[in-house]
Amino acid sequence: MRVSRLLTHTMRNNPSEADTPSHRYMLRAGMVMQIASGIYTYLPLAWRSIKKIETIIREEIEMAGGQEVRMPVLQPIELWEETGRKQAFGDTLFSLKDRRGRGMVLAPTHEEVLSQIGKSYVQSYRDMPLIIYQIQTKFRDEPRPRAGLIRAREFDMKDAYSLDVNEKSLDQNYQRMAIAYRNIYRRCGLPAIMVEADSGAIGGKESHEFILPAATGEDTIITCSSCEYAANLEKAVSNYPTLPPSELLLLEEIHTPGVTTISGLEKFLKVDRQQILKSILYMVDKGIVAVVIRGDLEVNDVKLGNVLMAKELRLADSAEIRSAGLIPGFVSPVGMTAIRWVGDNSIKLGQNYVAGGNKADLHFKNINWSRDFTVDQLVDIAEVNESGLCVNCNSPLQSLKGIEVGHIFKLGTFFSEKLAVNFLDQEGKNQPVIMGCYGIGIGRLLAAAIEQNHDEKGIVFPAPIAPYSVHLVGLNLHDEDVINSSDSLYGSLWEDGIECLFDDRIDESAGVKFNDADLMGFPIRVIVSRRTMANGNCEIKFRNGSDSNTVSLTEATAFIKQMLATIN
RNA sequence: CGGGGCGUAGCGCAGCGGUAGCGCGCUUGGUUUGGGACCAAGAGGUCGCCAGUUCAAUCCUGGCCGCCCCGACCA
Repeated sequence: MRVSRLLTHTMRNNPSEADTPSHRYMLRAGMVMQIASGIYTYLPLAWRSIKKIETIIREEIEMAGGQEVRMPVLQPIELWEETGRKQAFGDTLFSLKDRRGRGMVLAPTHEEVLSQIGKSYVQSYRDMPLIIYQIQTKFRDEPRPRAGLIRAREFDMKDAYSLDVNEKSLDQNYQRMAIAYRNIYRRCGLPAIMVEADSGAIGGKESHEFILPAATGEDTIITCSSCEYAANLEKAVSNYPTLPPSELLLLEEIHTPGVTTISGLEKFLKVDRQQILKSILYMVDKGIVAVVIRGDLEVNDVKLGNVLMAKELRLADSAEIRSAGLIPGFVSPVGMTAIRWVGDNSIKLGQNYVAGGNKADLHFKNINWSRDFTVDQLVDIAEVNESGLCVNCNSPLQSLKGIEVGHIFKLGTFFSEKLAVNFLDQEGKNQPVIMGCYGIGIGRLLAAAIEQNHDEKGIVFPAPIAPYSVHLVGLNLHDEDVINSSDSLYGSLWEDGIECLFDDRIDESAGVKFNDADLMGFPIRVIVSRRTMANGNCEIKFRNGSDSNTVSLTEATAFIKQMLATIN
């Protein structure tokens, strides 16, 4: 393609609606165009990248045994009522009516229809294992679309589903997909990290996310500095540095006028926050639940919600706390058996704690687990932080922001039981199919790649997913010789299968062309100008390198091929 | 849905009672051409929508719609 013919042109100003790097650069480079919140047109440059990502995905999923299908986006709502997911998705589900008034949805994912396929075509244990996949547009009326393609309402996803006769076979398919995922990210040039993940509402067992580290990421993950342990913050567990045990001292009351916070207590009593027990009140599905945790730790709401099997969970306000007979700022489990208490494991890791006195302006000193209080449930609900130690090898943990670019999931029989997707086993008994599902957001993967690979001038594309491999810049194009030479180099690159964008604009200054090339960020830049032409040469450099090579025009194509071989 | 911000030319912004301006981009002509050139002449706007106040509304008031950011959700 020639820049003079390329649809759209670059923007010099940052569009005000974008403040995430990938969103900004994709708009400025003319890759995408917004139509409504979370809804985008892919322009030619983005679409070329998308197609490359899709090709890599198809190759790897096929290698793992996947078979491609194409399921409808438009689906009858009854299917979603049967599985209860109409409720589960709630307002996120785009729904509409057909001319006869029949309820329809624009599918946010495809387990229901996939199950219909399973129902019709899987009858015997001999029909499995299976991996079925598609690349299809999904619709989710997100509460808040954000950051361009990172979180859109209409987006393309590769979704795969495994069907197996038993857990062991599911494990094998799951493993195959995990390997395929690792290959996909590696081939896209993206170092995604596989982490243990929360399995969410659909009571699945095992689940992993693939996270691409990026400052603007929505997710936080915890990784071990020395072993393979890695988990989403919502799932992560850790050990804590052990405190030296001390003798249990006698419980004391202390007058603490107006001291209602952990930091306040630290200063007032000159104790470390590890010596304090923190009590927090939650409203859980309209009932109050009290939580107690060591003062240096925070409660992770997702972990707490999972323990309580809660649908809705939020902090209680001070009126709700008072109406439960508690005084905000002075709450503790000591003598407070009337309400439900959930304790974090950390409360057993020390002795002689400071805790609320359950009266205004009063705290207790030397509180000890079991002697002075108990809880209804003692569980792990602490949010892991960098002071934690790895549960596998006791090494320090690190926390890291990233973008979720893939999620794999053991579904079990959630759908097969609801939709009666059964098969006959070897004994002739009817069994529900064991399912798994595996997703990659394609547009998000592109955005995440840019999020991770850019500088102050623009995108720095990983070679395998760049719209073009080579950005050929012609300068001094009033000169017939330069036109002819750059034009023939352009032709010979394509003849050798090297995808090239040719900046053939005659009236644009060199600076404009260089800046546009930096913005679009293809891996290799080639310059042909009157100056290089004097010796029959061109200049070749990497987008992200400063060294420029002077190469004769006749050898340029071979030279570029070699360069590409080093980065693809 | 809660909190915050913003809707004026393709993009970025100014104007704030008297019907609109700047920079970039765009068009034409000319001079330029190795890191966002210059001169000249142009094109381009129901000032988000609907009511109200006023002799007069882009500007004031109210409502609605849209977009962005922070929180609960996810590929």
